Amino acid sequence: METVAARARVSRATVSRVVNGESSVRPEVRETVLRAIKELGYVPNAAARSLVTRSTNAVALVLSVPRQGGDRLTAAVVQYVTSVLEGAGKQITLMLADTAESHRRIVQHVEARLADGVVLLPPDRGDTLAERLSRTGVPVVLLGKPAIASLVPYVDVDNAGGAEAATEHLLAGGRRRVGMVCGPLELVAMQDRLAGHRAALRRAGRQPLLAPAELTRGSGAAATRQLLGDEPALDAVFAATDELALGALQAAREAGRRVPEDLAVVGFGDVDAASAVVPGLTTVRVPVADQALALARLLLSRLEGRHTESVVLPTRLVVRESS
Amino acid sequence: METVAARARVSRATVSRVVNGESSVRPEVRETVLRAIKELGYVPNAAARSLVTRSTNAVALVLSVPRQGGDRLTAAVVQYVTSVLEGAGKQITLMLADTAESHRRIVQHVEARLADGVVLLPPDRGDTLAERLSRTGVPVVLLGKPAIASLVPYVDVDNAGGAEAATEHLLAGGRRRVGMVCGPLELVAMQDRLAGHRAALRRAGRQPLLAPAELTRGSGAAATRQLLGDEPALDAVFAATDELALGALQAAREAGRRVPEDLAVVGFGDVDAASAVVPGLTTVRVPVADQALALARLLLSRLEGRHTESVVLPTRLVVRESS
DNA sequence: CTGTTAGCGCATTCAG
DNA sequence: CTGAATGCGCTAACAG
Repeated sequence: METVAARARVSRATVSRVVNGESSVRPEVRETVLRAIKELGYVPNAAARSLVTRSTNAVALVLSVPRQGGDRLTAAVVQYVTSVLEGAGKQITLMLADTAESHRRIVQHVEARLADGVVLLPPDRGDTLAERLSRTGVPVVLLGKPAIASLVPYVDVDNAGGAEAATEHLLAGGRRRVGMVCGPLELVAMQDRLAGHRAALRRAGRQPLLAPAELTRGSGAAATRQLLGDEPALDAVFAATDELALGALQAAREAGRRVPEDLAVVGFGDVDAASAVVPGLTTVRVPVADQALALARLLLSRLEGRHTESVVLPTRLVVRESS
Repeated sequence: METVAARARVSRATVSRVVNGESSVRPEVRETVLRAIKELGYVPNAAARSLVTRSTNAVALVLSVPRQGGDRLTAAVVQYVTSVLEGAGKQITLMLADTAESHRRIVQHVEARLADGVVLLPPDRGDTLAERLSRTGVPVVLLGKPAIASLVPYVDVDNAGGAEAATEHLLAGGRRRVGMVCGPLELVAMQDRLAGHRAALRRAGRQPLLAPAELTRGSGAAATRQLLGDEPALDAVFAATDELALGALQAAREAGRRVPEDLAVVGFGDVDAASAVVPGLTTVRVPVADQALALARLLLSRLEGRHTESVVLPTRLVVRESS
């Protein structure tokens, strides 16, 4: 900076003003300084700057692993959050929230004002990290509706609406006995999907028929077998995730039920495999990229002090051959 | 720090020594300082520290998108690199390398020593970012063997070996006419897979039979149709990726060829869908997590100044029903 | 082993 | 509108 100042025949203070885009510099002087900067390839020292400004122009992207959202969501978030926030001149610091120790480190990081904002992919099971961070006063945004109501804004997809649409689609197709393979209800997304399913059934005057499952294919198959055993007249299954639905397809095959003739199957998520299997899996598509983008924009809004509300993105039923 | 020093009745320098774990502090003094630190909740200011040490204790994780490796690999790298490097006390700065502008920013970032190391997921098509970064003198590690030989160490999987094993498996199963659906040969991984396939054929005294394809299911199907047309006696297809193999399965179905009776199909990657389709897809499993872990460790070694070689991880054939 | 001293590169008063 | 002076919080010699 000293060198730049000398070359432009001004003081360091003026260089600083130019670099920070203050308007109180005479245009011709500004030009001279800019030229000197370019010629010398000067690049400001971030450490020195944040030492004096007490702000790091950086945001923390906090990942909790593993997540049920899966790799697709993680990859999308990483990409879009970085893209949007870099575009706004922010630096992105990646942090992992897996252990209690890491939570301490994250809180400390934020308290030390090493981040002026946080994008938090919360763990699937309840956690208070979001609240703790939010209490430090820095803007925090969440991916996914938190289990306990909170003032922290979030981005989520319309799980209830998607489940409702899927169930209605089955009923509209003339299915009389619709079972549901549920995921673990500690997950808010699973609660919402169940609620949507119930709402659609209730409106049609039908009784729910549920089988719990873990989020694996094998567990989806087992739950489907159970439904099939409990209710021989079963002619449709709505599975809370595609992985579970793939298990349902497998169970149907093993039980000699034709899909979709004897048994319709609908999943949730539209993962790659959904379009690869035969028959193609009808499923609820989740707008992964939009979600990631919305998350980035939400934080940006908050950083700029704008008032911001949580975002819930619409889901869309993709009808294939399984229903 | 001043306050801590006062409370512990020592100088700031001593506090600094304790914080930085220097051994030249009398144990009892160290204790006192540590206690004062805890009581005051003191946390060192990273900006001030890196201002004077001229090192930020941070590494850059540079992502190029989109990548053929896919979301699974991206998610794994993000997770493991962060986990390992945070464990070593590093901060991770996420950067996107998509545009020429972003390349400039990354080089500048590294030249300004805002990162003491770089993990680079290079773009699939040739690029010189790795070389440019490496010339700045900071340790750089790559995911995937670069197209042009370089001194920059990388982590890759044994693409040639995997392809060779897949092809040998088909030949050992009595297949007489084995075609290959290739991906774009600008991708080094595709070159290697082709090379492995050729090596196995050569050893068996067979001629290659190739069909080029883009990395989509539809393109894999088209290429398979072409192979089927060119060579009616075709009884096996090795596809360079699982996505292509799924296309091959589709083409076989449409052509009325039974898999595996009439046509054996083998893929590469072992994506989720590979085990979900019927018949299950025989494929070459790629150790994604190991790759990510190796990448992180490789950078760590280089940061610690240890001599390091590139790493090539073994792949493994997973035999299912399609072959 | 510990304290003193001197900056690291920058933004920001306060004068001019 | 511009320059001179001051200190952000910390580490690194250097003495003691």
